[in-house]
Amino acid sequence: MANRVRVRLAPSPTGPLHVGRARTALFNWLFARHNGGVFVLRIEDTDRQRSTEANLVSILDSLRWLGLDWDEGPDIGGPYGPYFQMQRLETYRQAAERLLANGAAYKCYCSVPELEAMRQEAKAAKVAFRYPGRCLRLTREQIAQFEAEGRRPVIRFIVPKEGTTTFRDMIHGDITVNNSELDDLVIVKSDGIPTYNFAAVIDDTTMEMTHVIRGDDHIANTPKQIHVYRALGYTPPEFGHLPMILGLDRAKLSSRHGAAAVTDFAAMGYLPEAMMNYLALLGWSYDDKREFFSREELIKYFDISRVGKTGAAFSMQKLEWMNGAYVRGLSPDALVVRALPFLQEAGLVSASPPPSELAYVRQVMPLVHERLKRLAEVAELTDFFFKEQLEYDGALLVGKGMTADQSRLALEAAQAAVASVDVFNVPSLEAAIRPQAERLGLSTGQLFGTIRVAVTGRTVAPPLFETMAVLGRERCARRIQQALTKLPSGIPR
RNA sequence: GGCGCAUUCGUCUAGAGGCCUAGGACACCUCCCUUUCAAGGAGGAGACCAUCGGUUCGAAUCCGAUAUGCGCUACCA
Repeated sequence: MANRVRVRLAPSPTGPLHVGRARTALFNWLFARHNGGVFVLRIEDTDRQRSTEANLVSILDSLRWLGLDWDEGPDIGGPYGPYFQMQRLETYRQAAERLLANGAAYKCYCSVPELEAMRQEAKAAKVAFRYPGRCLRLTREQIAQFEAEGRRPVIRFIVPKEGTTTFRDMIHGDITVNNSELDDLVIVKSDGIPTYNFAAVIDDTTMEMTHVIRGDDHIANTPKQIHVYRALGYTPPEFGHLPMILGLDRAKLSSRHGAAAVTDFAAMGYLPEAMMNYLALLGWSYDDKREFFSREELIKYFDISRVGKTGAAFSMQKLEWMNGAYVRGLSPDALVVRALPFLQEAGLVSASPPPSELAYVRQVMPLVHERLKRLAEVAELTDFFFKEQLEYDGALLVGKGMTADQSRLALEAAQAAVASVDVFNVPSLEAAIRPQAERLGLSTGQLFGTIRVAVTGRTVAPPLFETMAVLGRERCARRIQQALTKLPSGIPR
């Protein structure tokens, strides 16, 4: 490759980072890293109404969280800066002047209401609206008249009305449109700020982008932009249009589907490496078998020619499954480190836990390790290890096919075992309790179930003896004692 | 309405003319393991490859039309 690959992500800070854009970011980043190229971040902040600093910060955080890094960008600068469009206004102004000077663009004084009226007319007549070029050839007098009225002109770009425009898309192949379909687009708004289709062309050229990889909602914009490139004497980059990410209902993915911003996924306890892996599979595949890839493997194997053309529905279920697999793959220590913030968030562990508390967490975590799918679930799964007081319905102590009396006997047996066992560990607890089932005429499931409820306050929990061993003798004794008082009086259920 | 893009199990996908009576994964069902829940193991069901027509000895793969979905049609990006 003669020229070093340069690609970019150009987010607009009008909201948090959406997973669709995160996937676009990922593919650009993978393309750059795979080819030893440069990945740059440019902020398209020309939408003055909706752009905020907070959104920018959030977007950068989300990108970093995902594990992406950039070589040039708003926070680190670079040789092609500035990386905010609002700081590049002079560049756009000069380009617009050039187009005006060589007759490729013209000032248009039509007001928004006037334009809207024209659109309505076109719609009523059932014909496609094309800007009629009313301001294309204004006389000096007319211009003076408009200026006197205080009208601020926009700058419109003249697109050729004859012929066709074709470009080769890296993933769709050749795409052709009739120029007669294209409209004279406004490139500079009346406040002097350039529109997307203009600013992007100039930035991509001056920043020397070799490839523009973006969502396929931009396919229709591309021919227009190509004309702008040509009018400016620029050579367009290569284009690659990625399929969209949809919700399971095939509608655009939004918070209605549960989550759409990457911050949402982080908060729910998805691992960034799982997120990256899953996102990579949305629209790209390696072969017909393999679907787990580390960050390095993705870089190594990513090939834009293996990106599909069809919109992909985002499956929360599959993400969850994949996340669970990644969680299970964590070392015990890594799991503690990752889960701790969620335990603290839930108020189960103190903000700066002393060694003893940390040691306890380290004992608890292995018991839920393979049951965890999302880190945020850790609180729900382990709270009884940390809470002093258990809240539950005493009726749960009486299992299926049992009488309250049998439950009482079971609890008393457990109480005796807890008190008498020499060493409070799994083997001795099991040796002392398991035989009781037969003696009491209960199945082990019934016996253990009753004790489980007593000790954890729930019917679903990690294996009983391991749980008890971690809880410790005192806590178990206290909880069994309490369970005895919660037992429903008499009467089988 | 016009134009563009897309169309393989519910979902993500493999498939680049014969290897496909279409393979894998998630979800689903059954069984095994088992102390509940997970995890794991073994099976199963699930796609007439949107439809119709054409090219070809042969098509999921090539061509055309139709249908459907999505996108663009902004002084938003």
